[in-house]
Amino acid sequence: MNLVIAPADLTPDPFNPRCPTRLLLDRIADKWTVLLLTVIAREPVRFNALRREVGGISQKVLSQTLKSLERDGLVTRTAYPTVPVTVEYALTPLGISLAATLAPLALWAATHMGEIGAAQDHFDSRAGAH
Amino acid sequence: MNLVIAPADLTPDPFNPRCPTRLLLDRIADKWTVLLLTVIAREPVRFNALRREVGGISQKVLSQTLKSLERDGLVTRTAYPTVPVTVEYALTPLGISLAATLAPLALWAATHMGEIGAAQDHFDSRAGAH
DNA sequence: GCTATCTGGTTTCCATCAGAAACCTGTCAG
DNA sequence: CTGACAGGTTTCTGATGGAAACCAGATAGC
Repeated sequence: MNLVIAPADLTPDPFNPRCPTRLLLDRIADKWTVLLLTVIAREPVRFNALRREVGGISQKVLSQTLKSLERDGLVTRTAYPTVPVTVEYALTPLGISLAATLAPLALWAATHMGEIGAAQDHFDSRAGAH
Repeated sequence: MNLVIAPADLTPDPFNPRCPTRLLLDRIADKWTVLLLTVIAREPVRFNALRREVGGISQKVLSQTLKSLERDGLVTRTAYPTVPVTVEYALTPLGISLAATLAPLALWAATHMGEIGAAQDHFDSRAGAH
């Protein structure tokens, strides 16, 4: 691998608000991105199927989010001239690699949700008792 | 008020808006959570040091975010009666495990930021040329 | 011809939320 | 008594999210 160590500016620094990795982190650490990428990772999927599968997302936000995911080169949008028109969203290789990175997160949430709930109850009862 | 998990809800399903894992995912897939946990993971840190290290966060949002991280049992808040008062934030074991899960994300962002930027340029030039 | 339905959106409106800046509390230095 | 430092809270305002309505194109039913 040709790892080129760059001078100051080119060193990724997520803690610098102007660094591209920070902007990228803001993008992918988004409420819907994780869910959307997880669904599309399973198989290419149409707009309304996506909407039904990810409960609670509005059409506007789904449309906006897909548009920026497409812009970021994470998903592809393909329209087929069927009747009615069919639009299929699929992951790019880049999107696949991100989905793989994101997967442990969903697993962590499922594994530790009990502990979080207990911590919240504990915190709330102390705050209430105060 | 106690949240009683109904039988149907015992299977974690992040795609169900009412499932605890979904709520949890909404929480941890937050813009600041990733950065904050990453900094605190290195060593316990004071409020203003945290603010300086994570550029661009306002006091209000930092205070709010730390409060909910504390409620979730991810960080601890310890005030020392020094002059002026010192408040130190540290990770709990649960927070450490989440930080470990989140670390690959920051790495992914650093690794692939070039590809994302190229995809955006490509997309924008096509959209502009249209 | 008129209406309904399907898809994949866009538009409109409103409530919430994030950020900027000011302010507050307490103590010490000059 | 003015300023500085730490750790916040309050206030105001502009951006953002969700709900619901609307739109476009084509086909199916009556």
